[in-house]
Amino acid sequence: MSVRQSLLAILDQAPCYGYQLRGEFETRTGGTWPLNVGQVYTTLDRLERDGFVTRDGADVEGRVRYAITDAGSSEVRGWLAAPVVRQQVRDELAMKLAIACTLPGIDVPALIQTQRTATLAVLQDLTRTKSSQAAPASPSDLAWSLVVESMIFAVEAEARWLDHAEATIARAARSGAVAAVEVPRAARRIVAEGGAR
Amino acid sequence: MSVRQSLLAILDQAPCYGYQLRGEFETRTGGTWPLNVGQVYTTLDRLERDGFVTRDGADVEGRVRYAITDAGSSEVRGWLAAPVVRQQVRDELAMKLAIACTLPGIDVPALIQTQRTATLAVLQDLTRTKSSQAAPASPSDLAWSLVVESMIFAVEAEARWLDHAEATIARAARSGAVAAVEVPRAARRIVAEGGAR
DNA sequence: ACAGCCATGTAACTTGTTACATGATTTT
DNA sequence: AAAATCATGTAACAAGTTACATGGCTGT
Repeated sequence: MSVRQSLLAILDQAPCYGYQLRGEFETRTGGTWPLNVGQVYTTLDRLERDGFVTRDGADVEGRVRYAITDAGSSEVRGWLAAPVVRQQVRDELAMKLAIACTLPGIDVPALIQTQRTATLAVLQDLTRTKSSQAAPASPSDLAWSLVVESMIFAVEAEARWLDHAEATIARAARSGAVAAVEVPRAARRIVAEGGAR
Repeated sequence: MSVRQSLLAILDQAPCYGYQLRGEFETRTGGTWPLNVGQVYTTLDRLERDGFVTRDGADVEGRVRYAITDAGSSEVRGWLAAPVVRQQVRDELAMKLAIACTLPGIDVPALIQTQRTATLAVLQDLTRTKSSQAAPASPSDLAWSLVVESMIFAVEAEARWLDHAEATIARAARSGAVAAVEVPRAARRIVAEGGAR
């Protein structure tokens, strides 16, 4: 939903043609998220279908110009005014760990350790990348900083959560509530025959 | 990609029928992510198409049983062994803020404030929910805790990032690199009349 | 009889995404 | 002349998601 909205927001500033939109998007996001041109055109088709943009005839150079409609403008205003609410996000890692805890024979601490290594590597990579950039000196630099920082914060949170989750799981295992860690050999068979309720 | 993998991982434990899979998924994730039954069947179709599961004849009760294939098992092993790597995630909020900074006439601090309010509300909601749950006493409770905690960590990171981003933007504005914040009076009116509610 | 859950499915749709075809223009 | 970039598109697919149709069965 966000590429779509971003392109619309850019079109709200001025009519553009497709190829130009990609450039605008990429500079405005600091080149952090390369965007396939094809996606611009498919997105424009869908925006046109939904009545948010119209083909505004042709450019001086003969390029196909798209312009925003009133409905489109109002959509942009709504987007900017309303906060992003991530309802019920199915976080891939959380889901994986939750599921893994219910599977017999899975070495969950090892899984966490593997993940931690990977996560910390990403974090280190991001921090190194970040430190190679000085203070933002252009709008594009600012966008780049914002995006990279958001990634850093998210990855840091992931790392912290991994530690926390490890402790939570260990505690649950100690209190005997959960069988996930020490696996009875037989459990595998039991699950196989009955399945679950 | 994660619902699909989770269902496959469950099937790796025992053959199941569709409706049962939903139940398994929901209990194994602590009921945090309700899953439409229809999605189970579409996912099963796709898994079958990809050769990861087969229809294993019928149940004692006449229900359609699905079983994992060797390819499916190997897929599950791969999934569990490999860390989750979120490459190039297009974070909706980061994108929105980055774009917003490049739009003339947008009151970015206000946007951030609105977002912060919403984010903190979500956070408070999550913490309240969390505190109503004591120590996990069952596998389902553990899953629930893990998921809720992951959400809390993510939302906290979002809140922290908002503060950080605010500072970054202010610094960029002070250093004169970016025009986004000080808005030409005229532009402001144009945007304002549309009404950010 | 009716409500409600169990159970299987299908059709339709969303956004995101890539790979490719096709030319025009520009650069080397 | 060849290579690269500009520019517009199409076809196809992924995964997620919902709404609906269709029965069977159970409890009130």
